Amino acid sequence: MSARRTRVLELAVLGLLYEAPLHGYELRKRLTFQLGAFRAFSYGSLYPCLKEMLRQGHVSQTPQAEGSARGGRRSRIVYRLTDTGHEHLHGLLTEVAPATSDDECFGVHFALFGHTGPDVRLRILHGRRDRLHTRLADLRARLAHAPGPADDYTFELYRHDAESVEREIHWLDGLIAREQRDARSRPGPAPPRPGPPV
Amino acid sequence: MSARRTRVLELAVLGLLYEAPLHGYELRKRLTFQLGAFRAFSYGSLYPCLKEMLRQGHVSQTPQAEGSARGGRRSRIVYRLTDTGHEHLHGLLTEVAPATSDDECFGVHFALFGHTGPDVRLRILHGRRDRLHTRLADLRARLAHAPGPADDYTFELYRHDAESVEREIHWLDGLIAREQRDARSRPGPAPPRPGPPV
DNA sequence: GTTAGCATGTAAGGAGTTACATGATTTT
DNA sequence: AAAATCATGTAACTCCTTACATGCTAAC
Repeated sequence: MSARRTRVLELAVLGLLYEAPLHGYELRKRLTFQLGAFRAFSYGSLYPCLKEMLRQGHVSQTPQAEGSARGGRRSRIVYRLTDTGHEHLHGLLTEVAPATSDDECFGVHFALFGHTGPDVRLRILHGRRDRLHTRLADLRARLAHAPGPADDYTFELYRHDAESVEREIHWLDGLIAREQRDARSRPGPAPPRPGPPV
Repeated sequence: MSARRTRVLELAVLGLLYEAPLHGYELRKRLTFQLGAFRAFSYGSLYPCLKEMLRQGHVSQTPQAEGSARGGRRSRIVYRLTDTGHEHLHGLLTEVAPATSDDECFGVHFALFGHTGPDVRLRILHGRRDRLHTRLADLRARLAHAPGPADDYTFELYRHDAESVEREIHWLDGLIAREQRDARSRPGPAPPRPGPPV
């Protein structure tokens, strides 16, 4: 029961590097504008993270971009995923999945769905939906206590929250149905997708 | 420009103690189940927070509940807001307001709207709406780039996100309109509400 | 008499931020 | 030559969590 640590940043970096080798500055831009629907990370966390991942052998660094695409500028350090890192990413994507329904992690996981199999996707979607159901029940219980005149704002907040949760559940229902349909039309165990164009 | 620190917990505790004196255990329950739409704080952060607030004179502690309501159990330590603490809360509620449109803080601020004047409420609501507008523009810009076949999930996430943001903006528009109507029907400078039943 | 719930705390650590320091290159 | 942008990094700090330690009372 050793509380699995989340490390959203690590997951996001692994996911982006899976698609293409990148240097730190570019990585940060993509974190902000691609996974940026969720949050922006600072260099103060990104660079130490890369350093640690390097130490663990999940990424390798090569100074400067290779031959072509000569940009000039300060010498970049390009990071790329190693085989170990690839395995690690796959592990995070599958093992951690069920616990990963909290707002932040769900977004990142979802954005990386293209790298996973349908089974993993369904696990994550179900996990998220279950949590939202719990949350909705909780909100409704609170809404059941009619608000005092001074509690108007709290009440209104719960109401809006409950509505949002309902809508997200509905959205998830649709996604789950689609995944199941896809899984049926392409039966058998889900093959891990082949690597991206490197 | 000294980056105002947020300290959600402090604000939430001040807000709850404004309504009634409470001991730590009860405070935590209310944090979870009353402001709990947002997050649950652990004792490991709550008690040190109370200690610090005590040191700063924002709260005072009295051992055991007064005379009545003898519960037995372990001796409780009841905290209540001091005058300084009251001023501090008022300061946080007004000064910090504009910067406080990030998801977590907005919820807590909103839940404490009952303690503020209409001017503060409008500032916070407007701040929140402005941020959401920015975010929506950002999301739409990304949606404008038609997704590659592999980016389906990212695209779908943006789409759902944009819809949620739109709905919240609409919600805020309604609230803002209501506040303005209220302000007109009761003109003049907003009087700070009288204290709660102590 | 042991488990469950109430109640208060501390120590260590995790995941990130801000502010700072540095330096190259391109644009104005 | 100044300013903006690209690029990498470190030190100190923040706010919170987990895991632990303690003890009291009520219920089984």
